[in-house]
Formats: sequence, C-alpha cells, structure tokens
Amino acid sequence: MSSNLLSGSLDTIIVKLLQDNGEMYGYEISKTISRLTNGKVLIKEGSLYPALHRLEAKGILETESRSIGNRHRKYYKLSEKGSKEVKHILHDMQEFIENIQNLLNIQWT
Amino acid sequence: MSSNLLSGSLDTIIVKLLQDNGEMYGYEISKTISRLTNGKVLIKEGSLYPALHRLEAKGILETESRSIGNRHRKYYKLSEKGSKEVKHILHDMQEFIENIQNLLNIQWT
DNA sequence: TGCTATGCATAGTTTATCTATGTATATTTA
DNA sequence: TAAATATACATAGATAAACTATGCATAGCA
Repeated sequence: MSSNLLSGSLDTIIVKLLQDNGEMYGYEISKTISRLTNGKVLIKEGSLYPALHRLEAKGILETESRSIGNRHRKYYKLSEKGSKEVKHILHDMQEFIENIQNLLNIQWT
Repeated sequence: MSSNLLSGSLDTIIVKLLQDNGEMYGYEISKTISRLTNGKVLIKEGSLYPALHRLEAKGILETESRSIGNRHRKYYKLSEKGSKEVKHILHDMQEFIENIQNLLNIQWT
C-alpha cells in the first residue's frame, strides 16, 4: 500500500485504540495496528512516538510509567479532555472517509 | 471537518475526477469536489495547483491551454502513463480506506 | 463603476510522517 | 553461553503535502 496515505489519520487511530483498550504502551499500539490490518498499516517508531508526544502535549493523552519486571513501560491513556474529544475526532474521520468514498465511487458514465 | 485529513488523498481525488470526466481545468476541479461533497471537502488553490503541477511533473497528467473568449484555461487530463496508473492508485486508496474503517469499527467490548 | 465570480500561480509556513539512528534490556536458540 | 531477535522508548533531520496569504487578470452583473 502507498506509504503516504496514512497522513492525518494516525492520531485518530491512536485515540480509538486507547478508547477501546483503556491504556496501552507504544510498542503495543504499533503491534496492534499491524496485527489488525494484517501488516497493511505499519506505524514506524519515528511516527508513533512523536504522535504520542503530540497528543500528550495537547492534553488529549496522559501517561504513567511503570516497571514490568526489569523493563520500564510508558502507558498512554485518554485524559478527561481526550475522552470528551474522541467522539468528535472519530466523527470527523468517519465523515471524511464517507466523503472520499463518495467521490471515488461516483460514476458519470 | 478537520483540515488535515485530506493529506495524501488529494492526488487520488484528482485523477479519479479526470478519469471520469476526461479533462478539466483547475477551478472546475475544485468546484466539482466542493459540490459533490456538499461543501465538506474544500480544496484551496494553494493545494490544488501545486498538486496539479506535481502530477504533471510526474507524467501522470498532461495539459492543454485554450482560450475561452478572452479567458485562458489550462485543461488537465490523464496521460497515457496516468491512465495506466489510475487503477493502481484507486486500488491503493480503497485498500487504505478499508483498513482504516476496519480499525475504527472494531469493538473490543 | 464597483462588486463578485472566475482562473491561474507562487512564496513562505506549518505539520505529519518518514528514514536513520541511538540506547538499553529480555528472550530465544544454536 | 554466545548470538540473534524481540521488546521498549526516543530524537534528529529529511521530505512532502497542504495551508495561508497574496498577486495578477478577465468576465459579468447591478
């Protein structure tokens, strides 16, 4: 699949996953997306972590660092603000997809 | 609608319109997109013309300037190369949309 | 004559994602 | 046990897409 189509939708995917799963860490998010799309959508670290930092800086996400055995993990979850905005974010994306679908399916024959 | 969702899909929309309509000029493309989406998708000149130049530079589109009365218009249409690639471009976009739809519709309840 | 719509274009900015790289620990396997 | 692979987070710099803002010019209408 073309690589640059993802633009603009990564944030939406992240907040949706966190809405459904409560809290996740970065690696888990990237693996989950890959698994759910059969490897068709691959999020690179260089995209994912800046996106998570961005969403945290905006106050959409909040974090908690924990140690699992000797490993440390940074868990992300929706903040109160984020929880309120998710519905709007998902609605925008849904509407956008419908518009694109509509444009690409019209036949003028 | 959020502004940055369009990322990556503008080129696809353009080639689809040209595939269906044969040839169009810039203003016509932007108005058509706006009309077909009830004003939900608005392409600014600063996005549209660079995109058209880009696609022309890539050899996907070719142009022909014409005078309509005293106005001059630059008509864009798919090149031979572009015609061959459209199917692939549309397929990629369709696949991408399905993947995103899939991710956003999954329920883990 | 002034206003609105049409029509193309570019300069400069912002933003998202990418590639590439770094650090470090855990687990598996030969 | 050594090597390979997987896990885990992070940033610097490049690239590209779309944006804002602006410019020029003509057409048509009130």
